[in-house]
Amino acid sequence: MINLGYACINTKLSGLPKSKRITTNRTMIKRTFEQKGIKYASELALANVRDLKKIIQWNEDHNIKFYRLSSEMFPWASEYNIEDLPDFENIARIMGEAGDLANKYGQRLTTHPGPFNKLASPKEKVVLSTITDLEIHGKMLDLLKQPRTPQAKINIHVGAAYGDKPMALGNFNRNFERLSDAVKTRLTVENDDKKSLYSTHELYDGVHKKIGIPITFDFHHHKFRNDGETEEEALRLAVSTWGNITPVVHYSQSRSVEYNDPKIKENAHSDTYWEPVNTYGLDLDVMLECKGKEIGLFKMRQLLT
DNA sequence: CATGGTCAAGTGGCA
DNA sequence: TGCCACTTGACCATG
Repeated sequence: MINLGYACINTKLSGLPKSKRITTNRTMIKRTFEQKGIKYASELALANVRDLKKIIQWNEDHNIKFYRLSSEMFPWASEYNIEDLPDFENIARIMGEAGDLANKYGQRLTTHPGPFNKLASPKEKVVLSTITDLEIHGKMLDLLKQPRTPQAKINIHVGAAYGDKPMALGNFNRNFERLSDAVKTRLTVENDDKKSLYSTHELYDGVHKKIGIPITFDFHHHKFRNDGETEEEALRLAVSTWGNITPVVHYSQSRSVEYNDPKIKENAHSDTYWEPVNTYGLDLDVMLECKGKEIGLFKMRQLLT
């Protein structure tokens, strides 16, 4: 079975007139945060989590059972404890309700913290801010009553080599132990899209074998970084790391192909799809990373029929 | 050598 | 209403 999901933004709901706009991405620039502080952060977060409930309902109404949560639900969350937000009680209650709703509908909720998360960095400061960000994601999923398993994954890249992959992988695996259970139980790693970084096979040997976390296979990234193994081989290797949890894979197509424009980088994501994902008959949850979000999902449904 | 774009993901804030 | 700046890391292509 192929279960399709989309990431963070519902273009239809976020495109509504401003007064009716439904989004979980309300944030602010640094200057505003310095002026208005956590009181305003609290207001934005409250509006965001209210809208999360609406998005979960919308997804159900459109038979979508897989959704990636925004990492921006709490603006500037690295600068405060979310429990200290003036509206925290309300926020926590609404998140509980949102989680109940998703659980009732059998929807899978996952996260993908941003590219600034570098657990392999030799710089302690970078590792500390990474831990902070990951812990926010763990707390978010706890508040949403999501399982402490990769079912509700927190997916990141190793994402850097520093000219010394064994060193970087060692850092990654060692720093993993510094995370709380809320994060460790959910963490997954994704294959990179750069020649100098990590293939599925390298993650299997360098991370999965060492600390046991599953590998999220990204079809698009595999085209740019592989060890000569076929897509199917890499996919099956990643799938083997998930145990009894349905594996997540990422699927996107090239924007430069879509626009027939060589100036656009090959690894940039397309707006929509023109080729169906090939899951090789495996039972997978496919996260669609096109810019067109739920519109791309509907297109993929057509392509698969 | 410096800049901009990519991953993630567009949005806020002001002219 | 348009458009530019915007927290964070690291890497790579282009000028």
